[in-house]
Amino acid sequence: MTDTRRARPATYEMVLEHVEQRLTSGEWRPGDRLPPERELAARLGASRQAVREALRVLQAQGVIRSQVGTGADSGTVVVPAPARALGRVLQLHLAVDSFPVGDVTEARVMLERFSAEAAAGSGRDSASGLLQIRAALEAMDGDLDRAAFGAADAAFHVAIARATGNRLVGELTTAIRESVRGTLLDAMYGDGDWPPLRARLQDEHHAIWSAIADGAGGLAADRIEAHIRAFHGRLGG
Amino acid sequence: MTDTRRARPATYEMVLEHVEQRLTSGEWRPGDRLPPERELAARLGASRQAVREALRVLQAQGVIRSQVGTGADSGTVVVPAPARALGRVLQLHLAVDSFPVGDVTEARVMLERFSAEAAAGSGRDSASGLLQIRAALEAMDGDLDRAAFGAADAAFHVAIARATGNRLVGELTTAIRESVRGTLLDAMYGDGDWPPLRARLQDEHHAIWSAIADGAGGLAADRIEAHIRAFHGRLGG
DNA sequence: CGGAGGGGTGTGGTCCGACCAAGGTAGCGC
DNA sequence: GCGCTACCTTGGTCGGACCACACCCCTCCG
Repeated sequence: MTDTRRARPATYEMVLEHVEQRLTSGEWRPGDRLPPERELAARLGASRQAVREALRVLQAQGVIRSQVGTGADSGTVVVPAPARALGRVLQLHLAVDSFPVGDVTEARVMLERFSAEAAAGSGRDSASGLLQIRAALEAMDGDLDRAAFGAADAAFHVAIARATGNRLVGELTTAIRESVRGTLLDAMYGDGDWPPLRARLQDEHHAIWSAIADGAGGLAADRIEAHIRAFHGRLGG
Repeated sequence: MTDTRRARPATYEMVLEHVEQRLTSGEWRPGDRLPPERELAARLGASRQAVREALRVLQAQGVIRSQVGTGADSGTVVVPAPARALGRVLQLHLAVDSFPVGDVTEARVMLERFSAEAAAGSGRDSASGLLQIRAALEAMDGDLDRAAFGAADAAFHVAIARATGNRLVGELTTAIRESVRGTLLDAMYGDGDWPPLRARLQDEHHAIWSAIADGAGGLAADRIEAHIRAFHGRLGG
């Protein structure tokens, strides 16, 4: 009895730690396959259930993806998907009153002001980023219904965030937007005449785009802030 | 065989959805106790293992906390802890190259500029917030060792974020800071003479504080940005 | 010789039943 | 009346089994 049971740190946590260690050390990289659950369990001296709980946690954190079968994509694979994971966490805590909706509005303003300014200042460094913003903008024109417009709207804002070249900010923007979808956006699309509202939103988006395209960072930031506040304002205040 | 197996959506996901529904609807609020695993399993017609996996996910998302026993705090309780959960997700994805360290620096700058500006502008609205910043600042003086100083340093920055009154921003700040602890901060504390570096950091912190206390939002933001960049700069280049 | 069918195999998904450990409680005996 | 001991509840863990699915390979028939 050398040790083995002194302040025992939960078996599944041991597994988790082991896997995270492999991920952090770079031994297992995105695209790699983890060992089968059974093998991992045997190797670590844990039950399969403990392994499964650990893997489930990593899955919830958007680091791995599991799939049955024998093929190339089968098994448990390292597949980073931060935005989904972050979005779910934020959404849950929003539901559970960890913070109010108004905080989310402010956070969005902060993030998207930053993004707009950075995108406007990026110049030729990220021509492709600017092109994607424009593509998203054009996809939003026409007489889309609320659902389709909502998706295109999200794509537009995310494209701006991505154009900053800062992936973390892009993920955070996506996540925060995801967290309030359904709570806010869907509700907001629900009242009033649709075509006029859509037209107004389209105008705002075009105005934001032109400021970014002109390299007018401050103006773009101000416009996107006004856009967001108007959007959230109908409900919160 | 009316249905039961048509595009079957994973048992544990069904449990997850059920619990999230209760959380979102407000039926289960922070502080409440969830039913025992066995009862939940029976009620949902799922196995205990499936229930456990779902609860494990929620635990990883920082929404619940489990504990054995019969007492008041025992069982599975709704206990929101967003920062820890967010921090772990970010940390993992940083390790797995979802985004580079430089992105984290930029995100920190964005968040903390926002926080500093907001804290400076808050005025008497949040006198207690300002007091807490000051308390954190004073706790940082003296000849602390690297570890103690690191903790106090974190407390100072988090206090500023909290003073904004925006809990979400506070959580995000804590999370981002948490994600780079160990990777960056510890490494950075490791080289060079300690007392001089500490003195310089103390000076910077005092300068930030005085700007906030004076209500000079822009100045505070600039100072905290310089502070962060200097801090991260030693490693990233 | 070639293609279609079928069985074998590997993988995650699920369930059952059991036991352990920790913490509280109630009841029993001194 | 007090202390101690059984017992109960609850999460934690384990082993074994079976299912569903996807792929692989081998065989058999045209």
